[in-house]
Amino acid sequence: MEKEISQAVIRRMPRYYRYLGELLDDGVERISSNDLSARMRVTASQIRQDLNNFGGFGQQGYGYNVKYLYDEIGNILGINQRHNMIVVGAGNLGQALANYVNFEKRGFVIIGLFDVNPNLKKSSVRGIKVRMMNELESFVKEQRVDIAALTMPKEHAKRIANILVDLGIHAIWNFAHLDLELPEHVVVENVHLSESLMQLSYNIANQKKLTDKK
Amino acid sequence: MEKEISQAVIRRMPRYYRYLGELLDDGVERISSNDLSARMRVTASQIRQDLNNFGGFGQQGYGYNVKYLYDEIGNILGINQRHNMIVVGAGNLGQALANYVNFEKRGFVIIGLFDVNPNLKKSSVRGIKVRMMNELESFVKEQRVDIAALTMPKEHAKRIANILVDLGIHAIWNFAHLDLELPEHVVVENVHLSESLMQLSYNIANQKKLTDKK
DNA sequence: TAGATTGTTAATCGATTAACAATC
DNA sequence: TAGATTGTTAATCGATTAACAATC
Repeated sequence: MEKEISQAVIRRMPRYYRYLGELLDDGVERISSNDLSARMRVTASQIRQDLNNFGGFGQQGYGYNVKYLYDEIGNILGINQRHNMIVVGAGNLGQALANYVNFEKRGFVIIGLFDVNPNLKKSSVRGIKVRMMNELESFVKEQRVDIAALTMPKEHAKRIANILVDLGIHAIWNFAHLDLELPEHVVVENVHLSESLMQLSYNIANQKKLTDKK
Repeated sequence: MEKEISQAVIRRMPRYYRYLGELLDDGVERISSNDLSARMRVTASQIRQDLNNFGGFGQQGYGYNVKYLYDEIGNILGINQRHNMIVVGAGNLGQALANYVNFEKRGFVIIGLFDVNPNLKKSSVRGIKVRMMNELESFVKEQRVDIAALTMPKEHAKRIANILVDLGIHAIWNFAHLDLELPEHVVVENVHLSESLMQLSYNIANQKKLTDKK
C-alpha cells in the first residue's frame, strides 16, 4: 500500500519547485537542505522529510542535484504532462487566466473559454475564441478536457459544475465563492479571493501581536 | 497577555462568516455547533474551539444566535471597517479585482489603480481611473491606503513592494509569484495561482489514492 | 580516509477531536 | 425541572523539528 501524503506537504512542493527553478536559472548545480532552508526560511529537516515522502533524491555528503530534483518535483506535481483546461466565465478573471502564459509553459493549456454573455461572442483572448455555453457540451465531448476553471459568479457555479462533471470532467479549479458538493472522484481546488482578503484584514488589525511574537 | 491565535484558525473564520451569512439570508435565527458542523463538514468540536478563541458567543442549551455570531466574526476579521485599497498592475487580474463589487460590500474599497502601460492612461475601471506609476507617490501621500494589491508581473513586484512600504503601506496582497522579503511590520498575504494549479495537478494524478482514503 | 550531508527514527510541538461538567 | 448544548479540559492524532547513524 502506498503511504498517503498529506496536503500540507503537497502545498509546499510547488514552492520548492519555484526555488529550484531559480537556482537552476542562476546556474547552481547542487544544494544542501541546509542552504535551501536558509533561502526558503523553512527548516532543513522539513525539506528532507518532505522530499523523502517521494523518494531519496539526495546523496549523503553531496546534497541535492538541482536539475535532477527540479525535474523530479515537476514529475511529482504532474507538470510537463499536458493538461487541457477550459475556463468557464470569460470575465476579467477568466481572461486573466487565459492570458497568463506561464501556465502554458508548465503544460496547462487553455483550449476553450466559455461565457453566457452574447456580447463576447465574436471576441477572443490570446487566440482562444470565446464560445457560448450552448457549445460547451459538444466541445467537451470532442476534446479531452482535464481541468475546468470556474470563474463565473457564484450563482451559476453550482449548476455549471454539475454539468461539467456530468460531461466527464473530474478536476475543477474553483474561483466561485462557494463550496462545491461534487462526487468523490472529482478533484476540486478552491481559490477564494475574498477569504484571502479577510485573512489579510485580520492580520492587519492584529499586526502588532504578530510581530510581537517573533 | 493575549493568547496568540493560529493562522489555521484565522483561515477558517471567513468560511464560518460565509455560512452564517447564508443562514442569515435564509432567515435562520439560531444554530447549534452540531447543525453547523453538518452543513460545513467540519467537527462541532472544531467550531466551538475556534469560536472560543475569541470569546463565548453561544449559550448553553440554545446554540448560537446567527446574526450576533455573524456580526462578531465580521468584527474579528475587520470587515465593515473601511479598508482603502490600491491595485498596482491594471492588467486583467488587476481589473478583475477592481471590478469585483463584493469586496466593496465588505468595506474593501479600491481607490486607485496603477499601471506602467501608457495605453491605459485614459482608461478606467468601474469609475476608477488608471493612473501612471509616477503618480503613485503623491497619491499615497494624499490618501490613506490600507492595502496594496500587487498584480504586476513578478519581475517588478519586488521593487514596487519596497517602494510601497517606503511610502508607508504596511499590508500587501501579493499575486506575484515570488516571496516578498519585507520588514516585519508589513503584513503580506500571498495568492499564488500557479501553486494552487500545481496542487490541483498533483491531486489529479493521485486522485485514486485520495478517494481510496475516504 | 575525513568531512559533509542525507535518510530516517525519535522527540516535541501544535492542532484536532472527544468527553463532560457547567449552565441556559 | 429536564433537555440541550455550550465552554473547556483531557486525549488523540498528525505535523514539525531534532538527532544521529548510514553513507557518499
